[in-house]
Amino acid sequence: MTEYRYDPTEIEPRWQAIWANERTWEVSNTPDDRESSYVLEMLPYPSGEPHIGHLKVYSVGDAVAHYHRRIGRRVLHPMGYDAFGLPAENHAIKTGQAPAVSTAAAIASFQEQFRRWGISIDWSREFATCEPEYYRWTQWIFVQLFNAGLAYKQSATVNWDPVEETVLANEQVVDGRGERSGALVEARQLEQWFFRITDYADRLLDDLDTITWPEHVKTMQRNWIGRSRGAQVTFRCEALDIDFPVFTTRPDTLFGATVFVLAPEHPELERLIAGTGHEAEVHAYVNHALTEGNDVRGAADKPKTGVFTGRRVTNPVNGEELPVYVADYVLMEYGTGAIMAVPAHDARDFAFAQAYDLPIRRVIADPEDPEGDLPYAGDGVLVNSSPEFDGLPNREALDRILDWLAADDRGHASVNYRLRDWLISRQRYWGCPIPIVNCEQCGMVPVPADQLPVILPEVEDYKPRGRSPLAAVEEWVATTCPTCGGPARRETDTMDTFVDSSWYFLRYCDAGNTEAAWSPEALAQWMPVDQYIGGVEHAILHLMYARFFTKALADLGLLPEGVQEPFGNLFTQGMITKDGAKMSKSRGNVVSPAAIVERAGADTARAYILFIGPPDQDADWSDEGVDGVHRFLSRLWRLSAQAADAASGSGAPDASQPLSVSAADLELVRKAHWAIDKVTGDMDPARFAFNTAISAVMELINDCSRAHESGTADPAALRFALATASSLLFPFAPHVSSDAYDRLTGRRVWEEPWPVADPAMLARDVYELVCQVNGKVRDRVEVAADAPREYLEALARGSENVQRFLDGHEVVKVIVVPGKLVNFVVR
RNA sequence: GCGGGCGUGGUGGAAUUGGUAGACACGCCGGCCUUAGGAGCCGGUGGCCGAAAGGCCUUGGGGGUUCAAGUCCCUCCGCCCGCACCA
Repeated sequence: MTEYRYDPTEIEPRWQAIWANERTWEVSNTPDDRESSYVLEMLPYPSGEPHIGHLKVYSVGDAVAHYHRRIGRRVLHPMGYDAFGLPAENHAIKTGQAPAVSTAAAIASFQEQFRRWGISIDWSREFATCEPEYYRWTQWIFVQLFNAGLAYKQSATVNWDPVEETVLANEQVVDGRGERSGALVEARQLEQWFFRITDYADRLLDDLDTITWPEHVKTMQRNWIGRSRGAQVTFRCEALDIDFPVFTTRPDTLFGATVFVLAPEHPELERLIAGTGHEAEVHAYVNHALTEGNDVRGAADKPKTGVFTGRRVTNPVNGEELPVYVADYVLMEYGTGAIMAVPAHDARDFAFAQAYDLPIRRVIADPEDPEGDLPYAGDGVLVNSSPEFDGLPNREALDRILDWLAADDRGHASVNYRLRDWLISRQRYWGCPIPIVNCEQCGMVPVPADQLPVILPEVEDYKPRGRSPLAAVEEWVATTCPTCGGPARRETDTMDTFVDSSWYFLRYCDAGNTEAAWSPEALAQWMPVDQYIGGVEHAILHLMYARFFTKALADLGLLPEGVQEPFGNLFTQGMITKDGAKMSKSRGNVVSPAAIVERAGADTARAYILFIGPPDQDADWSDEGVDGVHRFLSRLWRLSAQAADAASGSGAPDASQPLSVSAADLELVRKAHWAIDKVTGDMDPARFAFNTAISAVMELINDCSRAHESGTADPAALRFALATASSLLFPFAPHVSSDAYDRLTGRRVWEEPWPVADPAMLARDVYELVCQVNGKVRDRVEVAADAPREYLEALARGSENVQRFLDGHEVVKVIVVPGKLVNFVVR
């Protein structure tokens, strides 16, 4: 018995050594007759050692990569590290250890784990984004964007994270708090670097229809971009000669505007209130509004407050003079920072009008209920507007009013977005330096390509002090202008790490290129990524930034023709929890992949994580479940080893060419073909049902086990079934599958084509016919597959138990579904 | 509030096109083997009634469509995720 003990500690390193020595998973950029396939998991941020989420994402990705290879594709499956970032830098502040040192240690730990897991990676293309050989090209791309006007520096109200001491992009602020630090962000007026992602809002939105992504991810991106179609209409303050454009999605309600409201931050506010006698009151209100945190001010259920400015503006549709208020429910960052308030048809304006006793005028009547409660936000017919428009359906009136306004320049159709430009500068050390120098003579000058990279200098003090630590490195900051040669100073901010990861998938295609970021030929081989896999937490951040980069680079002519999207298919995997909760050190419920691999082996860990449930769903880790999968792999290996040894010396017939005679042997071979069919279907990208694929192999192994125990099974049939099981399991548990397959056949399973089910073996000549009376199952009888309908009905009617339920009743209808069932409907 | 998803045994889950609910696994119970162990093998396991044959009930609650509903429709409840004073 001990002779056949499954020992992953012996098996796994042995096969890993073969793959490493032979560089089995490396792939060249030279095309051959195979279809190419680019399978990519989101690159890891190297910190400490890999956690259970990494084990899951790479187990899924590796299964896909192996399957693609086995069905005859040439597969690119690379690995790299998103190595710039705050955790390493914060670690440096705490311990003094340089980020480069701690990051290198983490990368080494990740590399070792990935090798122990047996992930099929093309290591020849590996890189870390913090290496000058990589960030040289990050800087080069920045310069291309700068030259194209897509990168710009501007003073703006930005999110300042007081804990991390840096500004953040809008995408990195969640519920008013810094995504990483959890600190309430503060609004600050600062000069910062932006990427003009808003130029791409329409394409980012519309091209979602061209990619195969989970619907909820597309929905999140649509919400984030937040396109609203409407109109810009100009209200005028005649007294001061100031125009106030407003954005509205409802120009059909213009005649219902009874108030005009400005955001507290509105730039024209001071001019507006000067000399009105309301200055003190307005100042008090604005000061209060501006000191309130975003989370307090942004609360939707907060009572409406505001204050009258003492001024009026003219409604362009009817010349009415509307009182101008300041209210904090109007946001400066959306639209124009000013609104026309239509209390009758907007819940917020209604609440405001009620609070300050302002007029409310119905201009849309619900045809079902013309005198119904206000506010009414639905469609209807225009009333109380103007003879020209009254009586029209509001959607039609909307277009007519718009044309009428546009005719004499009082307004025009307009589109508004929630999306803001991407703020990419950070006042932190451990990131890619922005390759710009500021020259007194020439202004902002991008560093020429032949002077890149701008190397990140080493520093003594990593602590940010409201500015980048780089600003303290005087000998680095002081430089000469690339254009005029005069004295100049470097930009001291670094880039958001999301910039690094917005193009890494391009670099893998040509990772060794020292002359360019990539060659167009290399990209043409692989892009776009066929299957991208990662966590849904990047639904907006990374996944939208990468799409923006791809489109911008395509517009610059830097990508192959037709590449507009980076990731054709996206799969988002669910989280692994423990005891129903997210794993965390503070909860003490962390399952370490290294420990589980140590204890049970990589194959068990990988197969378990795929068997636990559908990979897109969250799943709870169970040590008992791991044991179950380990037992299954043990049985597969033991049966294979025994079957192989029994065959050695007996001429070893080819296990893939079974010659079986008995009915039981035929059933086993049929089961193997059934498993081929089942697993193949489960591997389809529309399903990714690895859990049921593995359970199908379990069923096959259970049958093999019974055949083995019976002692009468044909050895060739058994070896065929076992070799098939190993072959099918290879994408999920590569080491044990390789070992078992090698013992059974003497061949390397990864070099074998994916098995194909024989239709003749799938077709059954008999099946179990379900006999129902009034939809309830009363019997099951075996019947020939080709039996005609009349025979099926007669057979079912002949069943004793069916008879019991037919007796004394009138059969009013008989449903016969060949291959399935017969149903008698009785009264 | 808006948008999306989910709800099946003691547990994770399966049921791909409306056609046998509970595959596979965990756990539990019983047995075999081994004088030990987180080893191996066999059998049982949704609930209720029954010695058995078999019957009744069962996919969050209620209603509907259908010969037939976990699956489709309506409605209510609960949970999760995203967005949210976005004009």
